[in-house]
Amino acid sequence: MSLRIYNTLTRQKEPFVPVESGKVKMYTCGPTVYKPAHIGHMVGPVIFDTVRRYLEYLGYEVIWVLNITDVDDKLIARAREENTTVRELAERHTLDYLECLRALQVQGIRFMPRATEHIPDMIRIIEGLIARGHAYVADGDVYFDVTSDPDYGKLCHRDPEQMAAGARIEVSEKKRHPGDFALWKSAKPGEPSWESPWGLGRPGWHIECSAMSMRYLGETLDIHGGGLDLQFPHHENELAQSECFTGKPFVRYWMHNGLLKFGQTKMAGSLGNVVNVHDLLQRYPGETLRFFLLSTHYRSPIEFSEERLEALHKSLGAFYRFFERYQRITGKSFYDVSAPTRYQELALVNGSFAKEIQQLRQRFLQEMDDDFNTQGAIGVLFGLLTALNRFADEHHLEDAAHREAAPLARFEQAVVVLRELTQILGLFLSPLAVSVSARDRLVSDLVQILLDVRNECRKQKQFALADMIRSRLTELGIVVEDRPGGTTWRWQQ
RNA sequence: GGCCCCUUAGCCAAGCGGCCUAAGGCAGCGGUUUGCAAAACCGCCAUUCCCGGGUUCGAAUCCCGGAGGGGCCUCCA
Repeated sequence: MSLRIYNTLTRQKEPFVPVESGKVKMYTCGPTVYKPAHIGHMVGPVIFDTVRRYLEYLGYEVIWVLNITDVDDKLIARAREENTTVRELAERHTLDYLECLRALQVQGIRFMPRATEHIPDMIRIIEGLIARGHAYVADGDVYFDVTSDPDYGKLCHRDPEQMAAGARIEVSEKKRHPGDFALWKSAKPGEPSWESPWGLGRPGWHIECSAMSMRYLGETLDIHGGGLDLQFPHHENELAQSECFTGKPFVRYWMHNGLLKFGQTKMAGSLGNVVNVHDLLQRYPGETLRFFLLSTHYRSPIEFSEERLEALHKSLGAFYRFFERYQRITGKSFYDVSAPTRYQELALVNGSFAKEIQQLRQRFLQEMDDDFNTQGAIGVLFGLLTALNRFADEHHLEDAAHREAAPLARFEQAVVVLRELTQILGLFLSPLAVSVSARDRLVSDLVQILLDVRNECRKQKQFALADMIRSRLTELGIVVEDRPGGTTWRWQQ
């Protein structure tokens, strides 16, 4: 196996080799916490969480840093509107963000630094940049001098001179070159501010990522991730100031995820076409949302639509039904199946079934190796599901009286592979939250009574009556299923 | 104006020069199973990859041109 990652810097897939063998330093840009998280904010976290899971599966130790921007123009404006402090506003939305991450099974973020907690680090870098002639002070502001960096523009293929021709860059009297960007902004009255060698002020946007990545991960990162919209100017600027400061390569692999679209255009707070994660979680399990975000290659744009979510939610049902089947067969919960979390050679009992499972696993890993092709991997998962169901059918595994021990053992081994692979994608980690309120319990008791009556009818060949009970239940969204081992029911998806 | 990217069946979506007479899912249609269903399983569902040229023994995949769509150049995941 050999992992290849598409690197924005070189625009091609490259074999993945971290700086330090066995260790991966990964930094991703988190949100500016001035509004509740929308579904577009979840794309990066879900993808990089999956990247992290796969890297760990391959045996790496992954140190993942995701920052929180808790001071900027939007936060200041918003806090004023809501008549609260920047700090309170940021805190509230950080909590919201974290809740959403949890719902989508995004785990393993080692450090989550906040910009306001790293002002001294930023000041140190700015001072260094001034000393090295890459930045200049202008009336309490400090700007990065893009003309001082011959490499400036290498990430996005931009030439400062050409950009100067573009009329959309903010014109400022203080800047020497239109492409120069603020490292430090002098404070206006009433704004949050910090002491600095250039007077009271606050940091520019890009400097925080340079400072925090350096603080937690050192001068060279293995992976730097973020949305495509951050490529320019944010990452370009981050790259320039970091390399000018350290004189070392800043990032080995730049990864950019595609943007979430709403209709034809991207979903963005500034466009007002956002769908909050919180609202969405009222209607769909976090698992469905995660599955949705993994159902397209991470570099492609993905269009949000309820129809799509609905279709995916349905397709996920095949897995849940299988887990129930597994439970019927073995008496055990799929969620308790333990599988290797690290790659190792698979030793299955010989036979065509074992061989098929082996091949499917191989294909899954190949898809993941190919720049994290999650959609390709999901396709394989469906194939695995079919193989498992077919095997259970052929060997009558649900019929306890007639099944044999050997096939059952082979089946269980294969289920371990399903567990191994699905956990790499962060799927099916825990049972879907089911309400266990007293009312729900009453519903299930009542349904059970009706099913008992219906089965009595069936015994007496009163099929019309039996069918009536079933169809009336179906109308209520309760699906009745007769099986060799007895009758079961579930909620229609 | 500059810099990127996308276009595959009714819909979503893999594919990265030969295993493609193109994965997988949703929808649809047959069949096995079932008292009838549901579920599961089996099978069908793009001779074709936006259009036109070219390179190559060979292209959905590479190059050129055209049409349509998107992102960035201002805050944005």
